[in-house]
Amino acid sequence: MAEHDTIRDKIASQYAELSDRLKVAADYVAEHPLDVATRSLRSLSAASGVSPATFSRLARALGFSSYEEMRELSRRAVGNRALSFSERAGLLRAEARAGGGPVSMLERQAAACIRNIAELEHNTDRRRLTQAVDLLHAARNVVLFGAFSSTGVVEYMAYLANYIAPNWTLAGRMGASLGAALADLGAEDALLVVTKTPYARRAVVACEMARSDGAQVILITDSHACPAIPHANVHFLVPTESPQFFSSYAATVVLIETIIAMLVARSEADPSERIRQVEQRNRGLGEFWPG
Amino acid sequence: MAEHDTIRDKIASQYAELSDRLKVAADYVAEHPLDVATRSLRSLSAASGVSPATFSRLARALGFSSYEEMRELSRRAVGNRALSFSERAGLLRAEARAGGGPVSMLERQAAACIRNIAELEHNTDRRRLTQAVDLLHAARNVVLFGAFSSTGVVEYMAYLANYIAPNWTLAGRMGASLGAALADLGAEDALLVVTKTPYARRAVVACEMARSDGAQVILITDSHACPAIPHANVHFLVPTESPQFFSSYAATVVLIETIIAMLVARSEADPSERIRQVEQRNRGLGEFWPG
DNA sequence: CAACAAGCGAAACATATGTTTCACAAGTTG
DNA sequence: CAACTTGTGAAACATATGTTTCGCTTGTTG
Repeated sequence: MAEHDTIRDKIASQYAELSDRLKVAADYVAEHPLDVATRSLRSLSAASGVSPATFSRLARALGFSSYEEMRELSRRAVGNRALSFSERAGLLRAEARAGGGPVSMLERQAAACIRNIAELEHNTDRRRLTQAVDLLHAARNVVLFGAFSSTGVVEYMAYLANYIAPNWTLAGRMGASLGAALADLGAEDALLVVTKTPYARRAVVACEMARSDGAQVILITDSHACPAIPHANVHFLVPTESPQFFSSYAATVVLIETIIAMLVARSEADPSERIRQVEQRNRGLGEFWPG
Repeated sequence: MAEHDTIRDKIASQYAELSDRLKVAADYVAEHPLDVATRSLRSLSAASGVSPATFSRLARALGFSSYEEMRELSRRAVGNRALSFSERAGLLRAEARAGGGPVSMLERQAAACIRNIAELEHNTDRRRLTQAVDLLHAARNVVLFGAFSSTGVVEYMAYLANYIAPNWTLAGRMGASLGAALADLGAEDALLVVTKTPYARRAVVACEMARSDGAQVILITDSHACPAIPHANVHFLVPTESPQFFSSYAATVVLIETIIAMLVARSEADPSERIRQVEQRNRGLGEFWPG
């Protein structure tokens, strides 16, 4: 970690060492690189409520020899961004032409994911989304299930849901019986399944069983060929295109986050209260780093 | 053309009226808006070979009441360009149009995630990415850890990794001892931690312990304020902006997928063989729906 | 050629800027 | 409690900045 190319990096690497006031100043610098590059120190001071001296000291604390040197780095930060339109396109082409190879993996993956998300946004039927949220909102109990690669995102969804609804359960967790969770499902309940190619047998069967028990089934999958679709009340097809051997879950995460967000908006109870409570308790247990 | 929004417009509309010397100055201003916004008048003078007085006069000649006013317009020019790379995603416009109209939650969330991914792509240092992949590739054992909201994505990463490397372990799984996993860490091993605000104490401590045992620590987090950064060999700051109460993991997923993809590219063994084997076995166990 | 106007840079000017000093407050140590 | 350390903002400081003045040059007009 000898090299630091951006102010943010420099700030990040020294942040822990800074005093309280310097941290406030550092936060401001990190969040307003354009203003740092552009306005005077005293303007920043006025805008941020931190004294000029503190900014001056911050520069030293970060290892710069003067405030001007820190500003120079900020200049570069906004300068790079300013390049992005025309010049960056040129650079990209040059880079691609250079050896066919070295267009960075990150670039490829990011581009693919952005396309997927844009496609998701474009293709998803809003009424169906509303319908799914209605079902989840009305359900007595909601059971979540995902296997193999989908385990992680479903767990993420369950985590988010716990902040707003106590009646959500993650099924098939740590080898626990999926059957047990399904057995309790009735007409007033909902099952939400995420499954991608190749489709887990258990995911398909879970949908089938839940549906035959009269429960509401919501399915998130990657293709119209998914065998669980016939058993779902509502299903979503999420683009998963990726340059890699595995398919990308980025768009799926977006969909999941959107569903949770819509649930929050729907629920009459203020979620921030429950969030506060949960976090308060975690804090009390010493689970969180004191910030 | 009563209104002129950009310096270029303003210059274009007055250019014919300008004297020779003022034209030179105007040319320079038009071609270097970033420098105008960023450097001092005298620096410009030195760089362009035009006297300070001329720039000052130019501002008046263009209808500004002072040089500072002209600079303000330049500021805005580079500020807009800084935004424009996310505009390439296109969705921003939809969001902007939303002067209060019913823009769907999906639209908002998708736009935010695309911005985050674009920012990640732009801000991430490629060398650092390579460095992280090198560490993971060279490690004898790799331990993954994530708590609370990060549990899911880390699990996802572990799942992907199992296709290409048998020496990756998910720590703290199902209540199993995190300490046990850390105890085995030595200088030849690596720990990869994902943690977001509020930071799990265990995540921070895990980094600290691993580092003091000489292990390589790779950290994925959301802010320079993360207390684990000082204990990491390599860290990544992932944008998590979101219109919701919770932060988005979409960009984090992209980063994780990219790291895995780079590992695949690095490994000499053909991953498809192992993938085929794993899937074959799962198929044999009847885990997959026959497709 | 003289008279004049226009444009320019050097330098003088008032002012804003970044830095440093200083005194004070809060916390720690002996 | 005293001595000391640390962190802070107000203010003093030297300096850099943008503007204006002034004299010079160049080109035009009568």
